[in-house]
Amino acid sequence: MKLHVSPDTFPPRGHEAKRLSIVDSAAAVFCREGFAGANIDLIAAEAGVSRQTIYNHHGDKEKLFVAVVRDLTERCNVGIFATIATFPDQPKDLEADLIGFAVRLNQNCICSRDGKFLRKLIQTEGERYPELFAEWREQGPGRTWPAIAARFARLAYGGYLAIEDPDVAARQFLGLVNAELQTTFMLGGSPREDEVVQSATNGVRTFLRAFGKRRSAVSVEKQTALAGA
Amino acid sequence: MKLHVSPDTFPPRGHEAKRLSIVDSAAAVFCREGFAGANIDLIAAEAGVSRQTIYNHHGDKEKLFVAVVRDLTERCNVGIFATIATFPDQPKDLEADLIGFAVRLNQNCICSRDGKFLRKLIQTEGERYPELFAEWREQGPGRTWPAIAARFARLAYGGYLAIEDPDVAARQFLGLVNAELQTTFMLGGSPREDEVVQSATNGVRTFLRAFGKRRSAVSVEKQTALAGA
DNA sequence: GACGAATTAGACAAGACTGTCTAAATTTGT
DNA sequence: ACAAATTTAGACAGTCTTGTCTAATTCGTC
Repeated sequence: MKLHVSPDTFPPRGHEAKRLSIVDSAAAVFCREGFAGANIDLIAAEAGVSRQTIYNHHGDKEKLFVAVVRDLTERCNVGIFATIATFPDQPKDLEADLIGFAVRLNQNCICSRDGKFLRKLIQTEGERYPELFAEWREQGPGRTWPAIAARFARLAYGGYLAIEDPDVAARQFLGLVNAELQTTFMLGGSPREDEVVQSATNGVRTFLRAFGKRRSAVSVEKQTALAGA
Repeated sequence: MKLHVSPDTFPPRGHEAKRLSIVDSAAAVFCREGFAGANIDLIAAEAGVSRQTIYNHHGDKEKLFVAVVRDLTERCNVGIFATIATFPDQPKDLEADLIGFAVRLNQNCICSRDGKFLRKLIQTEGERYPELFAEWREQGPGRTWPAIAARFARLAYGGYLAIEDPDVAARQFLGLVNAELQTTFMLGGSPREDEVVQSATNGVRTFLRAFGKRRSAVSVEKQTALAGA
């Protein structure tokens, strides 16, 4: 708004810090108590600010909620794309590398604080804010799934996997890798590290039993024929 | 309470019907609005009873909530075990039969009204009522998973599948079969029938690529045609 | 038709929460 | 150190909700 001197940070420095603190606390309280049960006074107390400051920053409860979801979606996307960047394009040990990727995806994106919060808000309030979560769907899954599928397609093109539909394979990969964590996710808990590794290991092994190439060298000509289909 | 004449139905006939109606409406409202946001007057209106009747039947809001979860858990269990009873123990066409089972499981248990409600209540309130949902965990997954795993074990013993750990295989089966429905589930929506069938078909095909026996199974030609592509 | 139990509508007190307002205190940039 | 902007604590009105109470009404059964 005010931009007479410093083009870097128009508002005072503590301002943005407080905004962050508010959104963080709000995310936690909205998740714990639900939108209706969330108490602005409690959010203020957890954020270490006064209630009035929350109203100064965000207007009202509903706008605060929207800000929380937007923030979480963006932060999660950053995490997911950072993790996708570690996808093993030229694996030395396909099984081990895919397990590693699956574990990173779980730990950094799905079981992270932001990931858990976003997931729960989607589950609990998704039906009440159709347009907001339609936006999430575009920005989130709409962008990340194609990115993951593209990596699997590349792996297939490189002769490491025999998959027909990379989109299906990508979703099945995640389904397998999280197969043993569903109950924990449902109750909102965080699985222990060894559970994540266990589930990922079992999932990747099954995935490779279905899509892995026996001990093939790179038979690119057959691959290209498949990739086009 | 009063049992002077008829040993069959002590309270009048309409009594139990109202109780049912209350629990049904309460389930819907608790799901839509969350526990804190659920309004007793609204539940009463949807159930077509007066607010006082709800208090007569259930005491207070929290007891009503517990009654809802117990009822839903029990009803869902009945549905799940009925569906498990249709598991193909001696399949003519393994792929088609497993797809059929997966679709039934989805339609009758996971996407049913009760299934959706119970899942959402677990997701939204699971952390607030640890002991209640610990009970659910025992009565629900604790009983149904072993039953499903036992069926897969039998299929393996019969020579139809090559699986090492039936528990892992059972969970992976469901993970695969629902792989393409996750986003819809997350937002609380119901997938269309054709989406369920599509996801089940893709899931079962991958499952059989991993665990199916090449030779001994009946529909080998269909397998190889599809899998070999 | 009559009796007893269940149900209903509505009023009600007590408490909780949102969002606004004000005046004082604190922080920030210069 | 000064001036502007921000933050704070607290009071406040208005609204909503739960759970209770009462008196009238309806329902099921004999």
